[in-house]
Amino acid sequence: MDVKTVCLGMLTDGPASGYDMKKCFESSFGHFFPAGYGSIYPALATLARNGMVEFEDVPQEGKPDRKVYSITDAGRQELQKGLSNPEPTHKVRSEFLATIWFAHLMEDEQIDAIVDNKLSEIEGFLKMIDEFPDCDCDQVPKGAQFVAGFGRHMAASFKAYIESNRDVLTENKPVDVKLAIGS
Amino acid sequence: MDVKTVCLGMLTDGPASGYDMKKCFESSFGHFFPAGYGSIYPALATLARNGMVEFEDVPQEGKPDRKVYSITDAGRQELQKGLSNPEPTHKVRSEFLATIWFAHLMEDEQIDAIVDNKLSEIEGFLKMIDEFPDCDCDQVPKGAQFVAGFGRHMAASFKAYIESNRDVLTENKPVDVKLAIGS
DNA sequence: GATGCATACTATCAATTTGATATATAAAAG
DNA sequence: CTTTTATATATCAAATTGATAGTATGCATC
Repeated sequence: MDVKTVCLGMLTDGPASGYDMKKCFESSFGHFFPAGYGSIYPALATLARNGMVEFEDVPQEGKPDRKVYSITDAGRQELQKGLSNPEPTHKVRSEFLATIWFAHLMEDEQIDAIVDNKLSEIEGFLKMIDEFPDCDCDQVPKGAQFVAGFGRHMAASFKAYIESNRDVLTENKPVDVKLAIGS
Repeated sequence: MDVKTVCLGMLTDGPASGYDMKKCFESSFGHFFPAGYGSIYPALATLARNGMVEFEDVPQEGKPDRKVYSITDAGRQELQKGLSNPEPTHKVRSEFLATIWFAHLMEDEQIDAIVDNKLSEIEGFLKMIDEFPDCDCDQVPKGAQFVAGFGRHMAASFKAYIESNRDVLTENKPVDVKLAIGS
């Protein structure tokens, strides 16, 4: 599963341009599967070359032309192939944790700044998804509901762990094992 | 912060070869900052070219030679620079969530298989870190303790969410908002 | 006694992704 | 009047991924 597969998936909702897809990555997808122009445009070019998508040039007044992509039947088959892996990965790449690992090489002030910044970032994220509420809940596909709930849950969990254990990094406390192990 | 910085950090613990570092990435670091030979060896080559590390060829009997790297003073400074970013990232790239997002395009059996596999993967991870217990807790640096506890906590949280909400994907239930929002 | 696999080391390569930048127009904000 | 934001395309160097290659020893399996 790569960006190509996700683009195909997005196109099952209807035709879209690369720019549209970028916005979709920014708003929802990007939180668990980020992608920028540098991967979206090459992905679309490859998909078009292989007949998985078709595109139409749509001129606009006062705005640049749009290249609007649609999924083909071959594309739908390819998408099924992309979704058929029974062991999809789930990877974290965290400069935050890598930095904190080396806390013993850092000043307490540095550590506190990093932790504070990360906490407010998470709080911002939680606020954002709670302001954008379960509006038209019946229209949203079950998978999207599940994933959105997952994001909310994990962010809250992230916040709780940091708040309970940040003392370990600057004072001399051991980690709160109960919280670490508990559900 | 990239693989180079992490390699420098590892070398503050003492000299090591690329192979040693790969094992370190596999056992602990890789859970939050993965790297393979394809990034480790180029990173070490660049660091050596720039005088951040030195290496010695160590012949061995019955085994291939080792290239043992040590950090230099310039390397220690570079490491401090690498750790000085007050807003380090924390990114998720999840084929799992991307696949689940498209659950409405899939068969229930496919979804169940994916969820079952992911659950047993997490259970294996939790078992692993709990068998490898808080042994020499005073010797382990505070940052490593914090990060290990974080991994345990997030894995448990991941598991709890999936178990409480997997029904959403194959039956017609809404997500359990209380669990999603709660601590 | 051969065949395959695990461990110990090095290293490279094509494909993909990242993060930034280039180009161009128009409206809105300051 | 200048900067920023939005609409849209696209490319590029650098980094990373995941696989593979090469070389040597030991250990088990057939």
